[in-house]
Amino acid sequence: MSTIPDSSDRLEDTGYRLTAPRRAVLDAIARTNRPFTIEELNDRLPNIGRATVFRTIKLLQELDIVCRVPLEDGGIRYERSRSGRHHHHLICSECGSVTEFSDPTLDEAIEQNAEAASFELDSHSTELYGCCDRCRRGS
Amino acid sequence: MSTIPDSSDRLEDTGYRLTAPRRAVLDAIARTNRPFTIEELNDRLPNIGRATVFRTIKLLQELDIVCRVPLEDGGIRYERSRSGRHHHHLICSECGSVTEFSDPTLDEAIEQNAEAASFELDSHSTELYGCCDRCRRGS
DNA sequence: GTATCAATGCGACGTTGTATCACTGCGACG
DNA sequence: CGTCGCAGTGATACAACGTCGCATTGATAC
Repeated sequence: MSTIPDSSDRLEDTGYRLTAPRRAVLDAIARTNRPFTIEELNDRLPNIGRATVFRTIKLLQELDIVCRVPLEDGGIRYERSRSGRHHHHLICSECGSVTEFSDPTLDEAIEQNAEAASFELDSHSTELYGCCDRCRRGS
Repeated sequence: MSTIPDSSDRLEDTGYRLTAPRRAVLDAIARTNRPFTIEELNDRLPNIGRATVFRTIKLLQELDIVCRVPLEDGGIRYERSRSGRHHHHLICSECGSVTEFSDPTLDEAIEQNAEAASFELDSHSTELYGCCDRCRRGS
C-alpha cells in the first residue's frame, strides 16, 4: 500500500508541487479505509476549495495513487490504490467495501478477445459486484 | 438483435404498458446504429418529456433491451443490446463504436477470482477500450 | 362507458464535475 | 534576502446527467 511519503515523492518526482492542500488531501485519504466520494472528502476538508479537491483527486488518479470505483448503480467512489498498479475490483453491495485483485489469466483472456476482433487494446476495466466474505458470514 | 415487436412483447409480457411514448423511444432506438446519449435521444423526440425518456431507458435497461456503455472518460452512452444477454464491450476511442462480445473463458476467470476471495458474485462488467479494426485500417 | 391506476409532462431540484479568473505562495535565480 | 514567474488555489458560475413531486392523461379491466 502507498504511504503518504511515497505519494508525496511520486507527486514531486512527476514535477507537481507538494502544496498544503494536496498534503491535506493525501492525509485525509490515508486516514480513510473505506471508498469515499469527493463530497465526503470535501466535508472533511472545510478549508480547501471544492474545485481543488476535484483537481487533486483527478491528479492522484493519473498517478495511480487513488482509483475510481464505478458502482453497480452508476455511482462513483474513489479509493486509495493499494498496489499502485493495474488491478480489478471486488465490490460488496452490502457493506460497500472494495477489494483489489490482479489476475494474469483474466488479463490474458481479455487480450485474446481484443485480438480476435482485431481490436487494438489500450486499457480495460472489470468490476465484480456481489457480497463479500465478511458480509456473508455476518448475515 | 432484438426487433421492435420483440421488445414490445417483452414490455407487455413483464406487465408494463406499451404506450405511445415508449413505442416512440423503441422506434428511435431501432433507427440508430450508434451508441447514443439520452440527450441525443431526447432531441430526436421533441414531443416526449425528458423525464419519460430517462424513465423509459431505465426500464429498457432492466429488460436487457438496451445496455449502458461506460466510456473511458466517465461518460455514459446507451446502446440497443444485440444479444439481449450478458456480454462485454469493445469500445473504440476513435469512432465511438461499440461491439458486444461474450466469452465463457473470460466469465470463468472472473468467477474463479470471486471464488478465491469467497466473494458471492452477483454480476460483473468488463469494458475494453482501444481502437477498432476499421479505424486501424483507416488511419 | 367508466373507474382505476400506470404512465406522462413539466418544472424544480440534486449530484457530480468543469470553466473562468483574480489572487496567492512556492521555489528559482540574482 | 528580495522579487519574479508561474503552478496552484478558491470562489462562483455553469454544465451534464439524472430524479422527484404532482397534477393530468390514457390504457385496460370490468
